[in-house]
Amino acid sequence: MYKLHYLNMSYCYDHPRPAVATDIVLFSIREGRLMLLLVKRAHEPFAGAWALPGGFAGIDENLETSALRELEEETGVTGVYLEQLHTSGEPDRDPRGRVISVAYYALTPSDRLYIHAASDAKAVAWFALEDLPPVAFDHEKIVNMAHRRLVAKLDYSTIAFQFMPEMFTLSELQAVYQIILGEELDKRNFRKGVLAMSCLERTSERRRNGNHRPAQLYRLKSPGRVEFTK
Amino acid sequence: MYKLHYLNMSYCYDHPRPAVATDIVLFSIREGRLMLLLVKRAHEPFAGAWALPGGFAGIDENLETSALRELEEETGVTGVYLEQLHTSGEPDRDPRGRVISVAYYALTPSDRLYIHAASDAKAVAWFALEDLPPVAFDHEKIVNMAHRRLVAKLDYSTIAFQFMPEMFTLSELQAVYQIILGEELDKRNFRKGVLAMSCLERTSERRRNGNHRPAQLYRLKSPGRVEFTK
DNA sequence: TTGACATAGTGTAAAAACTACACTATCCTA
DNA sequence: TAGGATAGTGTAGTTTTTACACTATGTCAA
Repeated sequence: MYKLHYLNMSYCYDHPRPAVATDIVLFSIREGRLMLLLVKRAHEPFAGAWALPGGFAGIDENLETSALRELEEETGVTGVYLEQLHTSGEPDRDPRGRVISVAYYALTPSDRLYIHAASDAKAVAWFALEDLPPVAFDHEKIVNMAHRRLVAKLDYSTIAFQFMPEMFTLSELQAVYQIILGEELDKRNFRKGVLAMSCLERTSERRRNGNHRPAQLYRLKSPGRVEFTK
Repeated sequence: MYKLHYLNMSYCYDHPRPAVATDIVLFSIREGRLMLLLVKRAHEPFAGAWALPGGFAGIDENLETSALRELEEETGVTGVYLEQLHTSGEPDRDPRGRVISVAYYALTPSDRLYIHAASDAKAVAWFALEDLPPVAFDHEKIVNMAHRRLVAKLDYSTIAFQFMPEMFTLSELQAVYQIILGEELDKRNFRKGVLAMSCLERTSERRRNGNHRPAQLYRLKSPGRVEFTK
């Protein structure tokens, strides 16, 4: 009983319960590469190792809310597009004991990021997907799953638009597709395709940068909304 | 302290923890319809109501294992194709308190079912998807999600083959597709399509039933394996 | 001011995929 | 052995996808 009070183990159940956590794979396009955000773990286990942002879900907290909260607390990032990915429950995936992790993946335009290292993370950094450091727990598996899902959704949804700032050119959009797919796309076919989805609208503005003709700027008709295209 | 011992509340933590459960949407094709298996709840909450088979995950139990175990315990069904669907964590989805449910969906051929009502379910029954009774918790949402996923996967994977017995005719396979999609398919185009996937192999046997020409029997080259076709 | 440069922006023809469609084959039964 | 019932098969038209190259329009520097 002493130990119980000492450690404040005051939440008791008639069956053992796993802890429930969320992890977030936040993708963005930076420096012409698909990158994701990792935090350096401040505490054991895996102290000092890079890991996905995330943490334990509050008892009255929606899982999605928990994921967004952890992301903001650890990295300062808000306003991302979020989608549930997979729940990992291997009994030995966390050395502290049974932890069920509900993984989410998130997308954000690179212009909306104001990262700061917060209380329970020593550092936050972006890593290119193809150049990740060793990561804690089973986070590599989760990252791979998130990447596969992203590539798959590129094909039948407008998910890639979530990487774009409010206004963007078709060339910029094409570059994003090319980076994610890792292959060149035909300019005319690409434009035909995305305009046929009819979820873009031309703005009256143009982007001038470099010694060449400025490009028409487009915006999403429904920002934040990801539509199916097949 | 008295209460604690009386109820055997001997698993104590320094933060409150949700309970973690699995739910399974088991589909099969029966009587020419897409059906799913429900169990009648023996206990509160929702005692007497129909619900998805499922239950709390053991503390050292893989989530998938837990889903399969619950399915077998409650319905006697084994050997199904299982895939994770979605994790529901709305704080108020279960009146008993916070319960996180990891939902799976499963497919099985109708010839492999030996159902029995087991310890913690008063009854087990198949219901046509389009004629479900009211179901407990948020199970209707889960069922709808499972159905959407099934229909979507029909289009880019060989998932429907998991409804088939070891050997089957192309007409039988076509009937399964038609039932799930709710529309007629062209016989010649259908055959062209599935044979082009090249995951079927002709057996030397034929099925004779009815006063007509017997049909060639096929089998899966890799039973249990679901492949992507796009 | 003007010419070189760099990216924006545009259409068409060939190939491939998909769709619609109807008759012959083979076995069973009476 | 004839009628009934499902099995099994090919082709032409349509749509979708792919491959491909030049003109337009701005900036910048001479």
